[in-house]
Amino acid sequence: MTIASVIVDIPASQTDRPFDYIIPPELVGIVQAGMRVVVPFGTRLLQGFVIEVKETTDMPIEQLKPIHSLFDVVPVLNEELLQLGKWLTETTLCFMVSAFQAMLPAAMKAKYEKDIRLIEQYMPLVHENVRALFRDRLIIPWSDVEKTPYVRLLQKEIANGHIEVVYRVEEKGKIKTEKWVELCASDEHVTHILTSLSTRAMKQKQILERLLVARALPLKQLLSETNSTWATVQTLIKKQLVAVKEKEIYRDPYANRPFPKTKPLALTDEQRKALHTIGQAIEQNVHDVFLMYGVTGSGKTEVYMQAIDLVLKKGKEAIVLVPEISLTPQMVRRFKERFGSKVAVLHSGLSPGEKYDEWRKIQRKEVQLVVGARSAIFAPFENIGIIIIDEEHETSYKQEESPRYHARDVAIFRGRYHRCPIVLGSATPSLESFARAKKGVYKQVTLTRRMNDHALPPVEIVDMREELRAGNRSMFSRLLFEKLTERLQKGEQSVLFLNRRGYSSFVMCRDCGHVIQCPHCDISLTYHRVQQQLKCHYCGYEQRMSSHCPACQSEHIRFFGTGTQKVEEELTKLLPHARVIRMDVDTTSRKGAHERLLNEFGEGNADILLGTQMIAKGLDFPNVTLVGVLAADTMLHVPDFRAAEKTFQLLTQVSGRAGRHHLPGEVVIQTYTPEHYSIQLAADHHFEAFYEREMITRKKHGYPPFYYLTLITVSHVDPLKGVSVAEKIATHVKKHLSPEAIVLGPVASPIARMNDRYRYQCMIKYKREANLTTALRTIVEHYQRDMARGDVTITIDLNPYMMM
DNA sequence: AGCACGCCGACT
DNA sequence: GTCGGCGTGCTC
Repeated sequence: MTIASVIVDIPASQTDRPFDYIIPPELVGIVQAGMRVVVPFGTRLLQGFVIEVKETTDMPIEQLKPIHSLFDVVPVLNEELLQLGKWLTETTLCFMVSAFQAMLPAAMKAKYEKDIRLIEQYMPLVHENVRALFRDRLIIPWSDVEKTPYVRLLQKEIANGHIEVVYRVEEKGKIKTEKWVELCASDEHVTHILTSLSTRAMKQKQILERLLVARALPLKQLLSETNSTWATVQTLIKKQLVAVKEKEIYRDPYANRPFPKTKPLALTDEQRKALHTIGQAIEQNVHDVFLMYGVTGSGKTEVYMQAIDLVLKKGKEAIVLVPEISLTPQMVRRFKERFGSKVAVLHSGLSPGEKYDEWRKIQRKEVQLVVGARSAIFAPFENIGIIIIDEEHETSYKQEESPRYHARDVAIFRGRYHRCPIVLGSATPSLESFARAKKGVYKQVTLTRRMNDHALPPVEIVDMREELRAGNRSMFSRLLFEKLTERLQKGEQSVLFLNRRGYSSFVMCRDCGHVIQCPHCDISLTYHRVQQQLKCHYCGYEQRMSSHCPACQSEHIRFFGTGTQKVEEELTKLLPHARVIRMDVDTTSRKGAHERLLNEFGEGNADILLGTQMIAKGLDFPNVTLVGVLAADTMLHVPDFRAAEKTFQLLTQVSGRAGRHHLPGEVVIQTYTPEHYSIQLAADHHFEAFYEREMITRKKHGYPPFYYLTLITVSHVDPLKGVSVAEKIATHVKKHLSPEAIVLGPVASPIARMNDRYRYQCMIKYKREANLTTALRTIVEHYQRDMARGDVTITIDLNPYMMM
């Protein structure tokens, strides 16, 4: 008997194990590990992943059900990805299905539908309302039934067997097809027919002549070219001269866009050395992890591209990860121009269908290179020659929902499997990576000089407290204002950077100091001017902006802080002639808006580009000579041990936008804490000094890279129950770990209430704990009952990046 | 996650 | 006496 081990599509600890099914004789030899199948599970049908095909089972064979049907013709997960899935479940404590699903595009998730079918022989027995419902059809989708008042009635008929429930499993995404018309008779035959065709059959003649040349054409194109109609084609089909076929097509957002081919650039000595080092690992198939530490503008991307060239020449494949935010059209274009149709691009700007299509191109080996955000690390290549992670310090490489993986770790897993090098590139490496490079775990390659040998721009720090003392209450310091004016006069461009949209644009009453908060979360609401609304960024709650303070009825209620919208307003007041482009989530939400705004700025249609995070990276405009950071310390005061690191990285990143070409640039950083080392050292462009300084802090407080962290968050509608569960967990963890491990808490989370649930967290600090994951698994299993009921939720994050 | 099964209170 | 509420356990 041939048996398949299947992981069913229910992410729950009770079902998080293989279930065995008989492979029906007609599918033996066809069903393989890594394929999706449809299986009966209890009373319903579910999608599942075959993880193994075997001859034996621990189950009594008569208790096994057969596989219902096949979902794939070819495995969607190869041997490596199956192993990777298993590894993900172990290292992130997620469910098997969640791991598998994370590796596939969302369009491939299963969609479950339920229909009801009236069994014909019972027609006379059922209630007349039911009979009326089934008058013109035997099968009714359950979703339609729910709209009728007969749900209860129908349930009864189901119970007594008059009506049957039919389950359907489908795929969410659709494969897009196009109708093509092709000749299906021999040329001679068609030519012969042409001569004998009635003179009135002009359209048929035209179509046949066109097809004799083109062989096959899309129906639409054929009809428009010959100005004929579907009826004519149908006639030809009847005569068996042509046939219509559905042809699979790709949705390609970059279609019909020219990408003029570029050639590799000449390298500097440093670049050549770096390429040589990496090239050796590529040549010799060794899995080394390189940390490519190169200042902004040192030409890391060119080294990546030439390394990729080496890989492709060997007939292997490459993956390039870039942070979501920097997947700007500029970056995409650079790769498309160099590698043409060999590239697939995967980023959040694509529709699910487009992502699905890009994925299929990869699976079919139609491309050799993938450029994409975090999840592109799962690209189903089979012969990887290099994996590059650009801006490796970016926190967006960590997924914040299950499976909570870090793309860097996945990359290293895959690199080990394929025996290929990994390149982590950054001007401001994460402390973890830099420490590993210093220890020799990673190999460091360094690019110290900028491509055109331009000096890094001078940075001036402005103390905003001084400004206030001097009577300047605006959000622009005198220095920044002066420099902006200067740029306007010279016709040069400026970039103004404001971190975190709406981070501080809360609404406060000036009379009583009341701040409007989300009724469900312990967080202030954010003011959105366009819609005149207050929104909660955590649970999505919205309310209208009120004109009176809810606490004291005062009318002196207004929004505080500096959202980009507010900066823009002030900017147009101060510099009425300046043309400003604002880029934030609000102005770039429409498809293609991001690219359009950048193009406008690039073409010189604006003087100032004002924006959030999204303009911090990857922008490269020759005419930009001034970069202003409006509030450098907004991220310094968040409850996160990485706050200083993030501030340093961001400031360095932003500064790098100025003076990249012939015109010299400068940077102005406004801050209320000018003495902070992360700001001082960023202004000095001194990463290594920052590293040394920050390492002291990390060591002192027992944070990474000196300790590993695991964050357990417990939430409950009842705060007392929440604490009690958290306490039990802490005790349990302490008991099962070594005395060296430090278990902190439970304490209330920085956001103590979210979505009406009270949140508590425990932090575990440790160096090496063999029993950690087992202990954590036990906890989850112990609370699965309560978790399933929704009373408690427990989330466990190994190596967290979000402390909230 | 659903769905069946089984045990209790409120009603024809 | 039955309908329907929810807690419990199982799904190859």
